[in-house]
Amino acid sequence: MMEIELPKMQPSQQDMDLIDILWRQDIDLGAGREVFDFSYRQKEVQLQRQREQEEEKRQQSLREQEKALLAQLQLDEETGEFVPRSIPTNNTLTQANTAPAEITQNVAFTEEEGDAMSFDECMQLLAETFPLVEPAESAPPCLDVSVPPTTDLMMPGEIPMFTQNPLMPGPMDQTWMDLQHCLNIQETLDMSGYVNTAQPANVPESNYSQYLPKLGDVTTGTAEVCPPEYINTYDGAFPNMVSPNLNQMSLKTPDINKSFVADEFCDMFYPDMEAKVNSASLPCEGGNTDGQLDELPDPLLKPMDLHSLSPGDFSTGKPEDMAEFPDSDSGLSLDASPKTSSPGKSLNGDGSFGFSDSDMDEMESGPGSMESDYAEMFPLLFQSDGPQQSLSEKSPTETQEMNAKQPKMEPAEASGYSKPPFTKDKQKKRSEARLTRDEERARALQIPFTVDMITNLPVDDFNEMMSKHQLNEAQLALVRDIRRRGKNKVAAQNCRKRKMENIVGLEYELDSLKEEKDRLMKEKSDNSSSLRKMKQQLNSLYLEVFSMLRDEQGKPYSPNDYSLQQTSDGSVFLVPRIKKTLIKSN
DNA sequence: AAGTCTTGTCATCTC
DNA sequence: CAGAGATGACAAGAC
Repeated sequence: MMEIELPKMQPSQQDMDLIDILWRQDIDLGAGREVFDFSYRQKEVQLQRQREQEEEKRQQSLREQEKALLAQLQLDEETGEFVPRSIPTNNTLTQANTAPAEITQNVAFTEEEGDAMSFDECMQLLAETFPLVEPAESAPPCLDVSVPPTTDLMMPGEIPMFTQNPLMPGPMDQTWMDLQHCLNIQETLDMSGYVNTAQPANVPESNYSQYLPKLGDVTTGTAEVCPPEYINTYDGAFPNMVSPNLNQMSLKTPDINKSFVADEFCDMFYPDMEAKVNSASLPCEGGNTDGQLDELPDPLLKPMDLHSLSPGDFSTGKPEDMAEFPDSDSGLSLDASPKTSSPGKSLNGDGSFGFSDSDMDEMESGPGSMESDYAEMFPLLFQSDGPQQSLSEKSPTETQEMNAKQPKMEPAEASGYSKPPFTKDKQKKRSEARLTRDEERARALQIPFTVDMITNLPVDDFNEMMSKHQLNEAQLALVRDIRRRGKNKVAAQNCRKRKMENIVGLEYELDSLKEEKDRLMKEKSDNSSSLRKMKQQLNSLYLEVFSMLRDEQGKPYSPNDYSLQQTSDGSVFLVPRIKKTLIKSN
């Protein structure tokens, strides 16, 4: 019998220390103290223990039911399914377990009985198994309701089976719901940036949440009744269903065809598509929402932050950092070479070097230590007692002020200012290279801001930040260049995105217009046939009316001699054709 | 090795 | 008119 080892649920002091360390890291991401509070965690742990005990009781009773069930079932060696025993003599548990094939099927089960797993281990196993669901495993096992559980209740692959197994009702569903509930809570924390790494029991759940977070609204309705395999399937299937094209179509249509009825066509011809798009909660308006998908906050994985410059790092720049300087896009300017300039001689007496970015490009290609190069080129910056005292070497109060300000600024970036770049690996690599280049420049000039801040702060905040620090000409020029490049980079990305959306939108509009043309042609054809039919009806009606007319002798009028004509006031006259022609000739 | 794609950057235009 | 964003063109790097 499986005994849950409750003491394992109690994190050791070492664990809790680790958790506190993690919390201190996460607090910078904006997580509230209560989320990681020790007593709060203890309460949660106790609650979880109670839940575990209840679950354990349920599982014991379920396991007994399983045994009884297994005693009544027999493994079909061809299909691998369990079928009700047809031979009454085998209807005992011991006989069932002695069948060879069934022994192999029940290895896990019998082993579980001897080797008790703690809930922690089960959760670990659960988390390790689910993200790596094999295709065979991902096939919905619960469809085969004839297969009873052959392994322990907590074996992850079997959980979905229980949820729909009519033989295992109620309690197991509740267990699954509890599990889902826990996962949803964890997911909520993850999505909001409050990653609770403090709870050891949540470690596997965090693994879980790695593939659950994107489900969002799509799964809120299904998560409670659908096992993770299905959720995972949806998760993978949805991007296909909502293709970038569809996304972009829906984004662009209003822009491209404001006066036309492309939206109506969309409704008319692609109602399903729109439903799908809408169901994915995609932004339905162009421009402003363009970046939303790309700008989903990901406070934990922000590449820019990884390279954020800390003012405290300026003085700790190492030569090896320069050695891996990746960029060498310009030649070495001998005039600006530090080798030719006296270390103690300022390039410009007033400290206004006036180096723009292009100058920096020339300078940075020097073979030696970049920082030493800069130190020689901008000697004043590196003289602690010089008039251009570097910011990192300013008065202690100022340094403290800067250090105190830095942590405040960065969460602000994470909350909105920062626009994370593209996340593809190679793109990130390239971005990192570029970032490093600008970072190195900023570091060389001891600019007291991060590249992130320089690039992403709003104008007002940027100006305010700049006004709070005395920067020399070189620093100002570099900051301006970094900001210009960063802004332009984002602008170029947006521009290309818009261009692609325009192309996709035009293609979609072309398709819509083709379909509209087909529809109008068909309508024209229908109208022509309808008109033809009405003319025929009118003609027969005319002849019918004409045939009913009689002269004074009771003879019918000849259609050749007379015709019926209607005036503008609606009166109908019988007009002799000859007279009519005479009138016309007159 | 050549071709293509992606991305960053600059110059210029537009608002 | 200054400044920010948009965009065409080009270069560099990856594949």
